[in-house]
Amino acid sequence: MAHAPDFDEYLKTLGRLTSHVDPTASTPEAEHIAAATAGLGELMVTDVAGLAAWVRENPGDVPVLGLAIGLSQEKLKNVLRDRFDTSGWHGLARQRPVELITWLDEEFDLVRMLTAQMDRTYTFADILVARAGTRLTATRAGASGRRIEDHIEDIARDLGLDYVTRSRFSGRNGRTAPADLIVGDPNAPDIVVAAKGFDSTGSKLTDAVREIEEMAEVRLPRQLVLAVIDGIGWKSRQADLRRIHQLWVDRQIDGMYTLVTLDRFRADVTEFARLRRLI
DNA sequence: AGCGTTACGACGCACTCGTG
DNA sequence: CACGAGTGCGTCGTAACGCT
Repeated sequence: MAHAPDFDEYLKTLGRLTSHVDPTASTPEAEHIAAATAGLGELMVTDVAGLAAWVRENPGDVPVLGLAIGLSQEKLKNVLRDRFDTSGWHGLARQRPVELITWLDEEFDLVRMLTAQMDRTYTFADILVARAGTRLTATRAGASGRRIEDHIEDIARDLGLDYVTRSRFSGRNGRTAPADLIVGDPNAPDIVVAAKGFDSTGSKLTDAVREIEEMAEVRLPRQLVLAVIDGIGWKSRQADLRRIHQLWVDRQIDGMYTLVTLDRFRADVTEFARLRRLI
């Protein structure tokens, strides 16, 4: 076995793994979108009935309608699962096309968005703005994540509890784990809370579960561990959600709440805090 | 004070695999 | 084999922190 090289030497040998993609190059996906858009342009009338007939014939083009109303493929899947209990747009477009289009129109103003945008003339700036679109979503992502944290922080402040947010706490054998809200001294806290809200999916949801499992492992029996979990992203990641729920069933954690059941969270925290004479 | 770096939180998408 | 569910890696922004 070779001797471990100096860290900086190792650093120097790191190389780039991905190749640059020419944004003007054509791709199969681009061809598909272009063909679907052309098909839309040939529709005699753009209304709910016309679009329903169109998606029934072109079920694979539903994501193009999604793009027109500002839904990425991922967001489209998530709202469909939330509304229709499935993320499969092929089946929906073929079996319930009128229902699908009617809902997209009511919820996202599909017909108006489509007619307004199809007739527009676009500039170079419009193209660059569209390419930068993912930045906007990252901003919104941060905001939605903060929403749950803010709610539980409000409750802690309202109850007059001593707390810190987004930090680590100590439990068994001096081990530490992360938590979004820690009541009391982080070195020996009374209550720790995890807040995980996702409207989209991704391995980050698995990371969130790992984090809560870590909290459950590190906790002392006398410490109250609660989790506030919400967002439609979990509907597409049910295996992960189930793992958290199982921790609750097994009493590894003491409570699990969504935003609509936060009044119970408040009641549970209040009761525990009184018992410990924290308030 | 201003600037750059790091840690963290969330979204986006492609790929795999099971199933009818 | 087409479709849908599940899973892992990549992209992006903000806040906190440390250095000059």
